[in-house]
Amino acid sequence: MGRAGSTSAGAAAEGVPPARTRPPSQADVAALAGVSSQTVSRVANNKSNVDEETRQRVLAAMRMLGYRTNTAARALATGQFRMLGVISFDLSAHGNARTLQSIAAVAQDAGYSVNVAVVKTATEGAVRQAFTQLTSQAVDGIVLIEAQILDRPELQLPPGVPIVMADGNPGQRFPAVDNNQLLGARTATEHLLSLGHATVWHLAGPQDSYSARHRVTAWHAALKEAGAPVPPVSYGDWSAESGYAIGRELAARDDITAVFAGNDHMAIGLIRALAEAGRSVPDDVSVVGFDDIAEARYLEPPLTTVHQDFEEMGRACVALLLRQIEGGESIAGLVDSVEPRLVVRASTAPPAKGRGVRKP
Amino acid sequence: MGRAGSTSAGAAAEGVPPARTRPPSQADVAALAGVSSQTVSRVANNKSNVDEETRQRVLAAMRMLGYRTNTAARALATGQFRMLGVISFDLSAHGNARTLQSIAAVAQDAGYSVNVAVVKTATEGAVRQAFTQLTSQAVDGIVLIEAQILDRPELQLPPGVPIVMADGNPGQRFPAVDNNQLLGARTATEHLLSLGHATVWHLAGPQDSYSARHRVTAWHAALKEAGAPVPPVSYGDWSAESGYAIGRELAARDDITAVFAGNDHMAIGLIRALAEAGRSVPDDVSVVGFDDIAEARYLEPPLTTVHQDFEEMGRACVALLLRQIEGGESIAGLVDSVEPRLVVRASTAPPAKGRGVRKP
DNA sequence: ACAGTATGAACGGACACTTGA
DNA sequence: CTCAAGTGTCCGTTCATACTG
Repeated sequence: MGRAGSTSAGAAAEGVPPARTRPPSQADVAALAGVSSQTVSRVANNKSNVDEETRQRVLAAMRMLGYRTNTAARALATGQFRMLGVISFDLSAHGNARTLQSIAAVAQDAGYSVNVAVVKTATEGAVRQAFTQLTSQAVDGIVLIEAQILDRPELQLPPGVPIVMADGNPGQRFPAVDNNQLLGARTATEHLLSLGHATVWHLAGPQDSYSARHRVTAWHAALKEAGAPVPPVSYGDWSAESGYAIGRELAARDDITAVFAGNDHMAIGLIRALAEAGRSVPDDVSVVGFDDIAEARYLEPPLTTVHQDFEEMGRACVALLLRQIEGGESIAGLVDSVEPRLVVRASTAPPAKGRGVRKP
Repeated sequence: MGRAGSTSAGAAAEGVPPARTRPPSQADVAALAGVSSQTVSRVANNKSNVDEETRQRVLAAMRMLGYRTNTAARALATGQFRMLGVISFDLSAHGNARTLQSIAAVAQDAGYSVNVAVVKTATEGAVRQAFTQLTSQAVDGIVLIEAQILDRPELQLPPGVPIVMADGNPGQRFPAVDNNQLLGARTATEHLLSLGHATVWHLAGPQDSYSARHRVTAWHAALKEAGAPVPPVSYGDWSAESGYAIGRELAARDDITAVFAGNDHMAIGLIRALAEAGRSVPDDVSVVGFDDIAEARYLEPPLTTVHQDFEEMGRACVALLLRQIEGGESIAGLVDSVEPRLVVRASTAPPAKGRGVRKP
């Protein structure tokens, strides 16, 4: 028996109904089935070399006792945890939640469970702490979602743990899955230009976000290539609230006819601000969002936006992680790309005549 | 050395750059610091009985080696995992994601990490499987978010694992945290009635959802008490898409002046359908949502809705779980309530004159 | 020789004791 | 007798090896 036995003995003797009794072990199953615990282990791991009749007897014993393999003991023995860690900043951000959902689903199918660490403040210390929490030998690999802060090369992460960055700057140090922000933002910008707008303003996400920066870059490049003037960038924080605040400023200028918002939430706030200022979308101002949240097509007006495939993003992240964990591959710097696509709805239109028209 | 050493020896000898070397153990730290592993254990767990000078030496050695305690070994020895499991159906649902976020944050502060299992299909088997995955002795307790399917009493869950239901029917078997759906839905309905609407229609969430059913019940009761006629209920699936589909049907009737939607997403779809049918919100039809998503106040029109405190929900769930895990309390049947509140914005108004006016 | 089963030593850490000053 | 530090054992599984019919 040992410690556990004697510790619980007192309580158990009292006859407390939900007595926290020690869960059944392989040894218990073995005793009941009349075999060695080694045989039980083989059955639990679907190994060969077990007589079918014996296997059935063991399985029956397992069922009877409600045996579940102790993952801590297995992890200790094998050095593998069959668990993936996910570090994310904000799960109320639509994309992050969807990506996590997908990661969890795919990981489950591969026989891994998922440990989430939410980093509240985007400080280096907080991220490192999340890392420590996760890597206390408890996960086989880690996905970092939108981990802007990690761009800083001086941040040292514990070595030896496979990592994949979802929409983060991999540098040469990590593999990453990128939503091809560049293409998405370029397409959005070009869509607006092709409608005849003289230029396109940009309501960007926070400056420390990798995604936001990429979108700014692509927007800028598209404008340059088209020979359109480049207006100043406004930085929000992905929230509808920030979109609204900045929208009020933009609405005050009547030379703006097209805005590319960094995500759909900010676009919602922006459109609200424009509406309150008496400027109609898309008649006076065209707006493009990014993400294609499920509600986008039901908004007023239905939002033209860049669709992102979060399911594929999650799948790709897990795949890259497993290549490192199970395949033992070293794939630092490899970037897998998920393609976005523009979904044109009703928030974009040619500029009102006489205003902001672009010279051919 | 043993197994691990000899196993990795082959690879390490090849000089592979990121050679998977065995992580440092207490023994390694002990050797470097010139103490016994027991002393290292004491330092790692902030026990007393360690000389300050010795402690510093051990801490220095830990830093040098990058030592992190092996949670599997600790769990095996203590029988505790310091990990909470969360089972959820759909993380793209705003409320679920927010609740998970809060649970993760609070759990982290309490020194627990969070293991998420996403159940794709709401079948009993899927839930049981998620349970098995989580309870393979790997979590100390489980939070079930919106676990409608578990209402079925015949579903046997593994005993011995503390459980808390978030917005699920606890029956007498589990403790639960409830968002006080009843009060929220009643307030929403009464708000519409008090504006003078003859009655209030209801666009409900899926029938197998505990939250949805509660909201229906309260809406029904509020109508009855006010002596208002009870229109048939329409059931959606929480999505804007379903709100739109049902909204088209509702928009076809011109005797409807007020609708209470089961959540904000469905409200968005509903409003869109009404708009397409040429019916204005709130001039022709008033709409109330539920959740108060961050975008609600920026929608067109700004949405009157029932605010839910998901942060508090997460906090309460973790608190209840820890009472069972650490306090050893048996609190089956206990229900903790989180209070919602109505936020009146611009999607509700008195009915247009001559239509649907309610007799005083 | 072969199929199937038993044996004992790790894995890394925690705790009840024990020993040393 | 107090306080610091060490010893030995066990947690439940896996794996290499030895054993048996």
